[in-house]
Amino acid sequence: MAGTRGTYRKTAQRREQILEAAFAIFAKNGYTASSVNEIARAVGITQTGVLHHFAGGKLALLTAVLQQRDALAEENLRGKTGREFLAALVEISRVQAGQRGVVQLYRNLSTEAVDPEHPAHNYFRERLGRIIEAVTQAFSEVLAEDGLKPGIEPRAAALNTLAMTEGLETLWLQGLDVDMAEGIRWHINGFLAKPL
Amino acid sequence: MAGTRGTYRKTAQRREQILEAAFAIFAKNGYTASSVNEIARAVGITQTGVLHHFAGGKLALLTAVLQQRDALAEENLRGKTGREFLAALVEISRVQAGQRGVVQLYRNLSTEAVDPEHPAHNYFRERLGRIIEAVTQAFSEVLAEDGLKPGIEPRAAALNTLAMTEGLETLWLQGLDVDMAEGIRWHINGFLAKPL
DNA sequence: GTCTATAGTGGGATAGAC
DNA sequence: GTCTATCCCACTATAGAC
Repeated sequence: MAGTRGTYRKTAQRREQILEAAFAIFAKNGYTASSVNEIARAVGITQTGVLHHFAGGKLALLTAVLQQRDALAEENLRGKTGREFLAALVEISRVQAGQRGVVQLYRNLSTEAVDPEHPAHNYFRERLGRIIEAVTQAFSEVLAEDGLKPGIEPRAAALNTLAMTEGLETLWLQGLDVDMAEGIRWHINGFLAKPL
Repeated sequence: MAGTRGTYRKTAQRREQILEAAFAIFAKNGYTASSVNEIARAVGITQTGVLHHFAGGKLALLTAVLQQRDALAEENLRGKTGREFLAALVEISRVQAGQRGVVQLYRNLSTEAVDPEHPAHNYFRERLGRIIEAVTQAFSEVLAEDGLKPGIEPRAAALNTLAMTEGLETLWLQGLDVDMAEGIRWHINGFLAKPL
């Protein structure tokens, strides 16, 4: 098997280390204000050492970090529908409360990426689109089972829920003592006939 | 009177121009990723020309921009209490929907400023504290008139309202077609015995 | 008041030695 | 695989001419 011993193994490990460090640094300062050198020092090698492992330069590092994290996150939602999906959203928030770095990474990058020139602009556009789709579908499924309060429209409920999620994250990141998961659960329950 | 003619007048005008440009550039790219040179070019002078007017360097520019904007914003809320204050919040959102730059400036800067090392960290900490205080007080005043739905706690309502405000701004900035003002009004009405 | 010139720092990237 | 050396660029800031 490749990547399990000798030279291959060492490379794979280094890439892991670098990704971890890159994640931490990007999370702290965003993409633009972070330097490859900073990441390199965190790993204990030089700038050129890092670039050796990521041929595409700094941008390749960013892409790799994002892909790795997203694969992890979407895993938790796969296969879930309706109320189960909504409950999973609450759980994701609960987990995130223990991972300030992850939240900060996405906040920093998605903020920078509002600029259409930003290398990750399309990535975040598409990501948000997918999320809205998925949450809307979940509310639709609940609606189909008569599980929504009267007059609630799935897409509106989805946008509302996402807004509340983003907003609670913002306040929490700024040091306020808010319970993100409970806040979201409470908010979702405002749309459901029977609370989660 | 000082600042009305001759050399003084020219200086004052230049400072205005520079502040305007600085605001636009900071709004687009945040503080760190913006350069004095970029601002200078927007005004049509050189980098050193700008620094001549703002002795404290780039940081003095940032401070000046923030102070100017905040004075303007807090003006709209002065003297208002209770339901009138909450209604003013909705109105501010309505105005902001026409000023993408302002919203983006605060989003960019407050995101960067989560880092305790950031020059504007304390500024944003204190600003958020003041806002929470003010909104909580407004809900308290409504409570005192029996204007809240049963079981609603003023501070919780305030935090919730702010979260929704931030969240709607986030989605709106990312290009989604959401009506921030109506969203906030709808949300506040969820707490009030009699809707706004 | 604004300029040119320049110092000093730090960024990303490449070539080539070991 | 990782290094040193080097290139080129952009940034902030200062000194001093006009």
